[in-house]
Amino acid sequence: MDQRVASHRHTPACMAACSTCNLREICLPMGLTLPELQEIDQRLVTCRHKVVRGEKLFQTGDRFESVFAVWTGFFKTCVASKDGREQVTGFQMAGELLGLDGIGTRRHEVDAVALEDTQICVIPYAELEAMALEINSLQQQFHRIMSREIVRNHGVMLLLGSMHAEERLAAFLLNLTHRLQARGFSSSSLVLRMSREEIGSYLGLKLETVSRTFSKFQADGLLFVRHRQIQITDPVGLQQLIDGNSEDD
Amino acid sequence: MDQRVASHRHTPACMAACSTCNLREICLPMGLTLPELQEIDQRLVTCRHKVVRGEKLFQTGDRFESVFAVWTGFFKTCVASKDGREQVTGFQMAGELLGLDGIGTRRHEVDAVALEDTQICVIPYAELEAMALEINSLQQQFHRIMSREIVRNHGVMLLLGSMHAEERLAAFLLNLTHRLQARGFSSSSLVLRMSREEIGSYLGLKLETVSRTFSKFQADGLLFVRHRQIQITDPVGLQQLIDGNSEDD
DNA sequence: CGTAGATTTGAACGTCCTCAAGTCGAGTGG
DNA sequence: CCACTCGACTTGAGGACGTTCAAATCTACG
Repeated sequence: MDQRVASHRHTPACMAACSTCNLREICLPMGLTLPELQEIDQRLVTCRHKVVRGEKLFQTGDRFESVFAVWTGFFKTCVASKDGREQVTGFQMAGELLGLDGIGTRRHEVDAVALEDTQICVIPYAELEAMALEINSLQQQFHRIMSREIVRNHGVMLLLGSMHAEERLAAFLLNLTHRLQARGFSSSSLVLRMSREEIGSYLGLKLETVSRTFSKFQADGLLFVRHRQIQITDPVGLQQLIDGNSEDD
Repeated sequence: MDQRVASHRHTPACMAACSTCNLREICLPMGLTLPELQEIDQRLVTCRHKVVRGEKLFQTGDRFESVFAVWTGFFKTCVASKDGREQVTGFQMAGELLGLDGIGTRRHEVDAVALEDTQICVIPYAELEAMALEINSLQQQFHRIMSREIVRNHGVMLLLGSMHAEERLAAFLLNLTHRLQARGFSSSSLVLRMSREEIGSYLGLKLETVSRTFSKFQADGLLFVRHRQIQITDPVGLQQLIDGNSEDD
């Protein structure tokens, strides 16, 4: 079927440079020295692409050749089963990697879709492996990123396997705000880049349930919601929803 | 709290050797040459430990120093939330790695519990990183393993997020038989090493639901179940349960 | 042979889903 | 600028699936 190579599918590339990127301390090159960063600029992360809202960066079955770092904007990744059911497996924002799923089989195993106009850095995987052999700390950081992705997935499994709708949505919102906060954004005010349906798919709920739960949170004074604009007024209350309100501790 | 170092917690070690291990083609050293295997025997995978049924190989919060390869027996891994909810995140059998969750934070982020008497190979992580810098194919194989773990987790998320009880249990059973088959066991007859409650925790169901679903599968002629002994008589029927019986295609 | 733990089964309940109608907002063209 | 349309979102009512609670059965193992 579709044999597109992701790195050729999108807008003309422009130069990228980790050494001067404001995300370098939360992205792949975290912890590298300046000379190492400059070597990465030259050999590894050389170009950026734009992916407009709604377009796929890659899709299931595409040949795997690169991983990608989100520079600006928001992505979702999803898997589909044979009978068409779809599950959103994650939302990625600036500084997070996409495409790690393809290393095992040399084919991408998820779809990566831009939720708004985005820019991504292309990291050719062959070169990444080669440089990881040379730069110790690059290898270490790459392993850390893969490991954290595994741990993150465990968290989602806990959420999907043992939490109720309200707990799931609360956990989702707090996770988003924490990641936004780490990038210098407000921890109380956010704009959702994804639809109710996409949130529901990620949380194992129907869009109506997501909508109802937002309304209930607002009625309970935890937040204000107006379409995709969220204002969290009681983050502690949200956290308590997850941890078990009061009783058993 | 508990600062136990997993590799010191268990029975006296005995020698391990990848080069003569019958699992070498499905485990970490897959694809390595004989000289490389022998170097691994000497420097990396030098000892095995026993972990008896019910004991933990490591637990959340333990310092991370090694990853482990299951040599014989079955493990489960689980995460717990603050309020005590527990989620089984996986079941590991011979040739599969445990402990990858700890690389990111240098602390284990799950509990790993032996479901029967087991033997595991200790792979000191510092040495693994060092050897991965030297042996190209070892690094590649390690990345493949991490990537496959991520993809496997996506499959679990699809299962938890969008499947009904019967579909979940069918997918679980087929996954088990496929992995057992790859290790030379029967694909139709298996003995469950985990309780109904552990299956339920993994699948996001209560133990009663798991039990009822087994009974229904038996009533429908898909399998025979007697306690933990399972005889699958209609694997195609189980697969159809997952893929969507017939209708929409 | 007795006890504890695991499993099965039943009945009532609750959460979330399904189906449906209505609201809201952005984009478009008259 | 306003009417129109489309998609996203909200809200309601009824129903389904899985849970909860309870009791009975079975097995393993000391």
